Amino acid sequence: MTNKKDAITAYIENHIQNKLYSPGQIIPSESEFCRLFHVSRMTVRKALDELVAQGVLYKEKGRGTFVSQKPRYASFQCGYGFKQEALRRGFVPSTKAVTINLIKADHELADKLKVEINEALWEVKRIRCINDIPVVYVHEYYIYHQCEDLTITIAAESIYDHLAKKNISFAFADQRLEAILCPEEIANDLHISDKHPVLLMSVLAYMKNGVPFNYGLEYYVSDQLPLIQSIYNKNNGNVN
Amino acid sequence: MTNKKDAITAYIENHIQNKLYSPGQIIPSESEFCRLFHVSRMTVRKALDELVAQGVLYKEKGRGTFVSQKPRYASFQCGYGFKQEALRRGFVPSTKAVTINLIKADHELADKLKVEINEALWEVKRIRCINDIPVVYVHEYYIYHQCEDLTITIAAESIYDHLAKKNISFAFADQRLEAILCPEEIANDLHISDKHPVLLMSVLAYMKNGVPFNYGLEYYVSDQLPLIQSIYNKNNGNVN
DNA sequence: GTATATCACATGTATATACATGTTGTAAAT
DNA sequence: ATTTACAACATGTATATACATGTGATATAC
Repeated sequence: MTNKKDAITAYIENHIQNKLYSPGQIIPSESEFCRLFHVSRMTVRKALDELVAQGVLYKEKGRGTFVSQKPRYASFQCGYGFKQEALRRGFVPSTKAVTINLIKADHELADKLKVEINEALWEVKRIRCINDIPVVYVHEYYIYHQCEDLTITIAAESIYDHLAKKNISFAFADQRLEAILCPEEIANDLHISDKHPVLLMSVLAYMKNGVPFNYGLEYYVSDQLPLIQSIYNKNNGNVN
Repeated sequence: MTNKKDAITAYIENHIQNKLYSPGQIIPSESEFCRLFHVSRMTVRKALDELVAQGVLYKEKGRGTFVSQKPRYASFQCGYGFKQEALRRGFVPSTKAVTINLIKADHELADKLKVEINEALWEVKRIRCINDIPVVYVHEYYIYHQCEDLTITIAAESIYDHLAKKNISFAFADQRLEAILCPEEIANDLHISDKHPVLLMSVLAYMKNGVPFNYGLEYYVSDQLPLIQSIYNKNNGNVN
């Protein structure tokens, strides 16, 4: 059995999905949900707050709680691992031309991953495909002692899934975005010309304790796979 | 006087800033904060949850609450309006070559902004500079009836600030990212060649009720101003 | 010495309650 | 007819309490 709070969020999300609650429509008040689920108001509020934080609902003090009119794109949003994200969107992900190498951290890598210089790292190069079309060239690094049993087979599937079994998982990440002309040696692998612009995303991924575990350079053929992101305002539309 | 909750978040943030709490360090337990501030535990938890959601703190069940080791970049993060964001980062923002035009919504714009075809829109073109170097060419649209008094002077400052006075403000946005070669007519204005790759960000900004109010195409000279974003995992590093 | 049980303490979830504050429609006063 | 006051109801903030669950150190049993 799951949480009472999660039962309420699931109920509301289902109602929205099944169009029983429509965008812009007011939903039952907090007290009504209390009666509906036989729970206290604080539990209802926790459930609602979660959906407000996701942008699914919004509240107006003194009036009520409403369904947002935000349209949902069926496109790609990075950050949660390539494979999971592709599957979630209904695409077929695959990985080609995997190489893994043991290297020693140079100054830059040691600085990014917060390890000692010369510490052992996995250097992984992968070409990620969507429906067999190469869309991303990934050149990334993992800390060896966190993942000593890495193999090409694992790298061809999902390193994030593998690390999750060791309790190493992505909590947040910093992304740096640039547009560049595709480097020659990468252009070949992506089946594009080296005059082609690509989106270079440098990602530094952290565990929830803030310790980095993965640094990577991702070259997106963005006309094949436009990146779509949603951002939320912390102070949700409040003016001083 | 402010909230009790906000007093606690401010206290913790100050302690981190003044290095009284260091990254990785455990902070006082929830009960200790109760005694410290003479508040209930739920109030403390609300304050902590807010900082956890921001990635400032992280919790471990049964152990305690800790300061994240996340390094803070002093770079640019889009989404909250160009001017505010630049000022927050300590840059000097300015705007050049502003044009504003009244136009009628074509099919595409009407679809994006969820208005009728032929509805009046402001078309705004701006060149945004950081320290007098052109970094972004912005080509965007606002709904006329939401901002009838728009002027070039306002557009040269901050349209977002102006709209905030009318209670129109950014709550969330969808961003689409692509790398392209800079279109010729824009390259001149940005002082770059038309063979230069630029980062094209298409932004659709919504009010908190989910109604769109601003659609824009932003051409970033990303080697002048790399975009940096932070993303958080919703299920914060929990494995099933 | 090495397991095992237990206890203190941490966060997680949930309840019941109170009052503050913003919104809206209705009824009374002008 | 218009304004004003108020009541009903919405969300916002805060308290006090209870029990569940995970962690780690200590004391006990073997």
